[in-house]
Amino acid sequence: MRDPDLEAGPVADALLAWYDAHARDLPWRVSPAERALGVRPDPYRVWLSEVMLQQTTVAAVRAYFHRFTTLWPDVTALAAAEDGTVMGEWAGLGYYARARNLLKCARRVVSDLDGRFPDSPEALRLLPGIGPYTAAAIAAIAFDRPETVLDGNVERVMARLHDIHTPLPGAKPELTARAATHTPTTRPGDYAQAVMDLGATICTPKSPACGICPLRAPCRARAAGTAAELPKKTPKKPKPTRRGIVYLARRDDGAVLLERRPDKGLLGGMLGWPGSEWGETAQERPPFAAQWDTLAGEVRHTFTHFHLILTVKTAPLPDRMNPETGEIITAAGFRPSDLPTVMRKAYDLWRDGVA
DNA sequence: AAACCGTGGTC
DNA sequence: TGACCAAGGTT
Repeated sequence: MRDPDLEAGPVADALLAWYDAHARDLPWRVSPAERALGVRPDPYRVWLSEVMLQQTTVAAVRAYFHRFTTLWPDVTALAAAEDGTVMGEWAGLGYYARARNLLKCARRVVSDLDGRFPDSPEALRLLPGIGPYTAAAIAAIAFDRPETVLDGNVERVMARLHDIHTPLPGAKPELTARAATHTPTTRPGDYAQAVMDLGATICTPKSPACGICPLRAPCRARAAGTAAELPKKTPKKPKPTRRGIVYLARRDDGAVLLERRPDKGLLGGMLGWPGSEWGETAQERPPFAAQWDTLAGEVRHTFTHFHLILTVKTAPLPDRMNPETGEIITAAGFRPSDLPTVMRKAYDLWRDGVA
């Protein structure tokens, strides 16, 4: 840490100057120009965007952020929403524990904190769904506190800036220390967003645009020619393939049989079609006795840690029945967009077969 | 600490 | 076309 080019000042200064000219225009963001005029971001919108952005691309988040802030403009409104409504609005975005924790967090902020988000990372960290990264990000971006954020972008930028070849996740402590060295005490919120913007637009995972990078002068990996191969990562385990069956029962009036999945585990809290367990081989488990037709084709879907091949079976839903599993949703109450993607794929396979 | 937890875009 | 990747958190 003796190299003057790598001390806090030069790197932060270069990044902030670049950010003033090239900051992305994002719906939850206060632009550097507005910030200079004293405009402060709404902590609710910062928190909501940060949770949505966990392991998720900006492109995917935009529409969801707009829907959520339109339906629920502040944390009090969100805290008062029904669980099923929020889960339905989150459908398709993935990592559904985020949505469950989002609601828990909103309700705790309203009931315990008078509707105001804390400004310290320590206090933020105590709330559901807020880990080390998100706590630092909210403190820095919403409250302009000099906290160091470490996300995938910052890891990549720091690994390259300092030419660190230690593989992730082991390199995290080292990268955190490096990142902290550069965090400025002035404009820390803009700085945090600047590093992440750099990682998202210039210092990208593949073929980084080193030629136009504001950090090209001090960057050690660029000098060494190793930028494109950093950061190193420990290889991932191969994904096994599992199989299962889902049962789509529909009445002539359009009502369907769905079930609310338990809060714990995969797709927890979401609606889904009744079906078998997912394992080596699919076991029949129809929700009621009937002549089940097997649809041509199958649903293929990949989750975080396994591939899934789903067989889709259909039958008419009897007019009067009290199913032991699931609940009958009327045509008016059924929105395919409430379904997680794998379940919507099964619905689409059936609908395409009918059309 | 390692496993679990979604999805869509990209090359 | 399949593996990698994205503003990670929880258990």
